[in-house]
Amino acid sequence: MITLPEKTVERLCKYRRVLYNTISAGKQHIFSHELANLLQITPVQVRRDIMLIGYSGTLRKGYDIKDLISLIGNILDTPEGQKAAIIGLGNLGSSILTYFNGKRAKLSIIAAFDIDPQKTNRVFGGVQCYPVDRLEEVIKAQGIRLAILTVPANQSPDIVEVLAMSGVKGIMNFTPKALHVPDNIYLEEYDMVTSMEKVAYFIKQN
Amino acid sequence: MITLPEKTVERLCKYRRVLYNTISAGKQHIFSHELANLLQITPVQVRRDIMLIGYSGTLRKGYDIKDLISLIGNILDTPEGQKAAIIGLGNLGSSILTYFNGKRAKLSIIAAFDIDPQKTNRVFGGVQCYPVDRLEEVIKAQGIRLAILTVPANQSPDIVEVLAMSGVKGIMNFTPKALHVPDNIYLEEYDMVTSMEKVAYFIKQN
DNA sequence: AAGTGTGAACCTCTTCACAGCA
DNA sequence: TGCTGTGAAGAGGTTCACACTT
Repeated sequence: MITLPEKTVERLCKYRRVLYNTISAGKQHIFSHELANLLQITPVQVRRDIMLIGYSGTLRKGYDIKDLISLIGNILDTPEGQKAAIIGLGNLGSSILTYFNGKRAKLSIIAAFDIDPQKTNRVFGGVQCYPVDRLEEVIKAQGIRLAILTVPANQSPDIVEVLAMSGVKGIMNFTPKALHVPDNIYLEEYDMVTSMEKVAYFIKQN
Repeated sequence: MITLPEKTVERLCKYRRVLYNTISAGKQHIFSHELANLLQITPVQVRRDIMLIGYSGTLRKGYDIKDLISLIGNILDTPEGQKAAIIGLGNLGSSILTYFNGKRAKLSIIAAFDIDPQKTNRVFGGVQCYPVDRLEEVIKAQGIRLAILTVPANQSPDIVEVLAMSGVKGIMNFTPKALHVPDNIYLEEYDMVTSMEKVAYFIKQN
């Protein structure tokens, strides 16, 4: 499978989410304009995305929801599921942990790390918390490929280095500091302070 | 001032953040390539952004950091500061509240809302928590223009309607559900589950 | 008539390439 | 020589417009 555009991948996640709701409401087929309405986007966009993943609908009925869900699953998931770790179990870290886990069948946080000895060697939200100096060992042993960074900003560069050595392939950075990662690591910056400031800017003038 | 591209606004927030660090480290001028390094972007991008805000550097010294900070401040901030409210004080909501407040001088969360009577009429992280049915009243009285939505997904549509009536101009949506907002409201979707799935997709192969 | 599938135009953002300056 | 400022090209994403199908 050729790699899909980033924006299309994001929308596929969202399609799947609303398709689950739709199917449990008893519908079996859906038109592009219905799906578009649910996500507040245009029908053309929906059709283009579906074209990109090589699926075809039927004219009278639209798209078969079950087929679409399982096709999107093939694209987004791996059969065994993917494993993530969260590094930094402060306020934000632990609420992300509980918020996220259980939301996706094939993607879950299976390990947590912190420096605080009060937190390590305990279980939070069903997940074992290890001391940070065991990062490499645990990540390698468990085959973790995705790391969620919620440590204080000044600690992130060192940790990134260890993550890279440990075989992590993707990092979600909640730290308000631009990370320098090797080319072979996919980085997603998730900086809510910047996002808030952006919103604030765009609502400045009445 | 003509409205700036979205991506440029995001970077301006980040420029300002690192410029504060740079100036407290004793530097007074900075070259585009230095600023670019700090943010892991290209020098051309930095120069283009600075061009867009109508500032000019000098050839031998680069940009005057103080000037740049105050110019960015003029662009991003309002003199009085902007006020935000957070709606939903669950795990995620309260950690966002404490994480965010104090990070920016001209932008702060000054009110919180929840349905749970255990939480209302108390103070969290220095912020008063009101019952949701006082949304409109409080938002109007305090002149709040930005709302952060961290309620369970099924409650969001109703709340958006009230927010719109109350004069809110921008919404940050942490809810995993596409919101339908009127045209005059700026919406920022902040969906970490989708972002995680996206990262997971891009690290699938190899 | 009311859908889907898609080439082409369009828009936004980034990068190239280079003129100009101290 | 080593920087800034910027027109123009390029890349990525969205929308238009319309052919096609039942």
